[in-house]
Amino acid sequence: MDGSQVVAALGALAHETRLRVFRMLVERGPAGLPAGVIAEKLDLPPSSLTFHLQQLLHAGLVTQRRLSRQLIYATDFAAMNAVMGYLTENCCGSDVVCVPVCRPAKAGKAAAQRKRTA
Amino acid sequence: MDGSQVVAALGALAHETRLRVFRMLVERGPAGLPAGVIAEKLDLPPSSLTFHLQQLLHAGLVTQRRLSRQLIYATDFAAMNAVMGYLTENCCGSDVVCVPVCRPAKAGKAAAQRKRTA
DNA sequence: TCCTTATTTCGATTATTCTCGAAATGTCGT
DNA sequence: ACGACATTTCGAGAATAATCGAAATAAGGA
Repeated sequence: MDGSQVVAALGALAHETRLRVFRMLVERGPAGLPAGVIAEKLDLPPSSLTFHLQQLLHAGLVTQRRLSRQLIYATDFAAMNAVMGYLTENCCGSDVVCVPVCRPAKAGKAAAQRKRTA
Repeated sequence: MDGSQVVAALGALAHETRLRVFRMLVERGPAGLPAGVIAEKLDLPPSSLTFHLQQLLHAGLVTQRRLSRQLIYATDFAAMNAVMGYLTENCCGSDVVCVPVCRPAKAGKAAAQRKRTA
């Protein structure tokens, strides 16, 4: 991940509305949420929400998939990890204690389950 | 640290030039760098650099101190830690492995030294 | 096919950010 | 006090981003 990708990602998160959207999607995990639900919860005009979702999409922070009539948006945890990694490496001094790993709660539990079971 | 402070910090870092400036300051640690040196290294018109430094300053990511005729800018590691903490907590899912701690290399070495000596 | 729902694209407007030369400010040495 | 240096403030123009209604597209059901 290079500097300009990070700039794009940070720019996407550097907006009150988009940060709210992103946090909401993080909370939901891989299941994500349809655009309409997000618009309703945040009380946004549909076209405004689309504008912001495109920013997040172009920055690579969220994914989009169609489920019949709805378009589902979800956090791209790998991308967020890459951003965190860059910031930790380049913007946090050279004496960082450890690197955080971002992943949804359920995936975590599943992973723990797998480990325990194995 | 609340959402709008984070938005301000991310906005400050979400610019090619400012990210470069900030990385340069992180590298330098608490000693920081005078504006003139930064301007020269990045080949920027002085007034443009000032504009960007103000953004970083207002976002609370850097500190400013005067050393005779020069104004020295330095990373505020505590502020950067707060931003990383927010992102880890709110934008990384609820199954984060650990939280990174940002601090300059020399402070780290000094801390290690202190520990070893103690 | 036609209607309804979900969402996006278009387009026009307003607001914000960026850039950088010229002038002002603060500080030191003489 | 004056001149030189480091940096900021001012101001105006150019570029980019945000807002959102209205029209267009996509998908499912009658």
